[in-house]
Amino acid sequence: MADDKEITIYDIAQYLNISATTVSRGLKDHPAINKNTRKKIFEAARHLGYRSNTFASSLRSKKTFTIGVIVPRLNSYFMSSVLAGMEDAASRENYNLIISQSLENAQKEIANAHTMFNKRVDGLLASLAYDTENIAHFEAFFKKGIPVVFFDRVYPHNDSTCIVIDNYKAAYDVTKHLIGQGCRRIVHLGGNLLRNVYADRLKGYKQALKDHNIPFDEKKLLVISKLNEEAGIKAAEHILKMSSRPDAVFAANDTAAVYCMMKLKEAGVGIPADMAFAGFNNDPVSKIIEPNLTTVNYSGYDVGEAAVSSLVNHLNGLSSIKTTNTIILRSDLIIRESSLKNKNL
Amino acid sequence: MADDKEITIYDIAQYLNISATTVSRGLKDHPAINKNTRKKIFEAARHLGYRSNTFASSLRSKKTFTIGVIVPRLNSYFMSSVLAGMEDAASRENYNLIISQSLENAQKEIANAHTMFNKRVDGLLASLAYDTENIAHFEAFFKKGIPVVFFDRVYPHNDSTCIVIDNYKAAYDVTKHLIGQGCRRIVHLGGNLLRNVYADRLKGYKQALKDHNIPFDEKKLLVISKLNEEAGIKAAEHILKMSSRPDAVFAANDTAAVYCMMKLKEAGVGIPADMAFAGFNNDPVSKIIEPNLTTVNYSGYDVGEAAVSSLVNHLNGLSSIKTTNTIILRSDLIIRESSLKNKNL
DNA sequence: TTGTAAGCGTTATCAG
DNA sequence: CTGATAACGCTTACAA
Repeated sequence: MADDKEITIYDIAQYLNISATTVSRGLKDHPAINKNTRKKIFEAARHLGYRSNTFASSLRSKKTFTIGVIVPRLNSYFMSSVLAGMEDAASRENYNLIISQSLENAQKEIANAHTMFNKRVDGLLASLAYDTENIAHFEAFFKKGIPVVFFDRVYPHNDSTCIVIDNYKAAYDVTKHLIGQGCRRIVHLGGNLLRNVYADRLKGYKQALKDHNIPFDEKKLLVISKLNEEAGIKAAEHILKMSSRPDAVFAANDTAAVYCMMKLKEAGVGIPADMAFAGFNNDPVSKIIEPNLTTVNYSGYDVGEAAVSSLVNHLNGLSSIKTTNTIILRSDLIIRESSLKNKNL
Repeated sequence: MADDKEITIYDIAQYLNISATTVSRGLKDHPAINKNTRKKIFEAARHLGYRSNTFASSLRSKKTFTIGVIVPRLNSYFMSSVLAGMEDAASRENYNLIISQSLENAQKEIANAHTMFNKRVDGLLASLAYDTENIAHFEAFFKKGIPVVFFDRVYPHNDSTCIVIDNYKAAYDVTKHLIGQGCRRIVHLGGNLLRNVYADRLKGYKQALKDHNIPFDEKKLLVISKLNEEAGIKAAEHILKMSSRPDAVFAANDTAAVYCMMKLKEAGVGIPADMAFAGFNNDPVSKIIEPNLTTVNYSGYDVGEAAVSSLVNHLNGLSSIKTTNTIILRSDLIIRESSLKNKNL
């Protein structure tokens, strides 16, 4: 514990016989500073082993260079890609990330929002928990003019930007594709309709049915769940018990799709011959399961990057949070064998 | 931007006609404070909409309640489980996490370490990049007595704790299991031997061969790579070209194992009949691929939790970083079909 | 281009 | 149990 005393800008100032103000300016490339003194300051700083004190700086400048992130869960492929994109973009802009997870629980999300507020993050990025009903817990941010960007699981709000994909269209396309393969009884495994992603996917599914004159059989063909491993398996059991079996399953995520598929295969259901399958997210498992899973690809990395860029732009005053309300990123239908009844599409 | 002025402890003090000192104490459960005044202070704080200023506090107290985390990549199932465990444990202890990734690049890791140092984290958790050669970039932490805990990809050092599993033993057990299934020519897909995890797994593999009087054919049966999707496919191509084919593959991670397996299956290799397979990590894909992949399970969540607990203990002075040098967590061999040549094990 | 001086909101010290 | 006062290290008017 050789706790040699911390070096401050005053030590540098004294060492060079200049004022602390000049040192402070020199250290952060202030325009009105002599190139030579600037150089000297940096040399002295290195020589003396100076490190800046972000607290003193934040205290004075009221800026923290920290972005808060609230996600439902850290351990999914999609979310970790999002975080990777965020971290990349943030570090390019010299921001740090404080990350917390709500564990899909609205109460914990509220607590996290409070912590972030107290930590005085410069801005907040949030993707909502499974059962969050409203966004009153972000009100404090809006009031203070702290920008909030929602991504993926968003909540439209006048004072914040949303980063999403066109879930409606993506789901429409999936369903249309299945119909094109001759499917007529398509089960939809959906998530909580409070969340835009699941509500929009359901809407897309319904609209595609409608446009092809297929009735929407809510009672039998719609299964709402948490879309995890267990839910996928349960859905399969449900399907196996149905009096007249469906000819396709469209799940709102790949995890549910994959586990449902495994269970059905075990029970001897032929895929795609007896039942076509499609998922959502292009998770790594979708390329591993056999037959490979038809799914919707969209880049978590891009979502994360876009969220940070958008936030940082607001922070730099480059764009008002009021003008940019929604950013829609690209997504693609990836057709794989699990849905190809008709080999020559 | 209704930037109503921030409330400080002075405002509370004035409001209650007491001193700011007392307010400060009241707010943090100082023992020598009247229960009643304490209650009043909390009420006033809520009433006035006070939020503590962590910067002022950190500036004065020299404690930040922030833990820095440096990981190779955020987007792997294992690492996101680790982070989930860390976040849970940290939030229980009122610490926040600042997370950064090295992208498997030593230079970026060095930069990350500097940032963390400048951000004055109370402690650091690190898992090393693929090609990090030494840990000179953590020297500043050691010198200042800032605790550093390495996890998974560690670097033994007197002043820091390591959280690991027994990679040697786990790999030994995998190899022994394959040998028990009758395999004699076992390819090992390994990683950079600079990293303990890969070096130890290789050692375990070699020792198991030795103990069963099987020669170690380094030239033909050892493939070192980055163990990603591409590497798995390349390894398969390599294997297909071999004059005398191996009868098993033991990969140091599941990703490489799975993609290698897929490619070999495509080429008509029967698994496990022609070639048995084993991986490492128990990634979700290992349960999806057919046949299911034999692998080594260990909990990323537990690793993350242990790392934070250990760090926080040091910070609280409950244990010296010198005494606890290494914590070894549990791991298990999970035998699945990919290695069962011999159905009755 | 540089310097002076005040203050950001807390906590440590010393005193009662 | 409570209070006065002085830091903590930096930035920012204002001045020169």
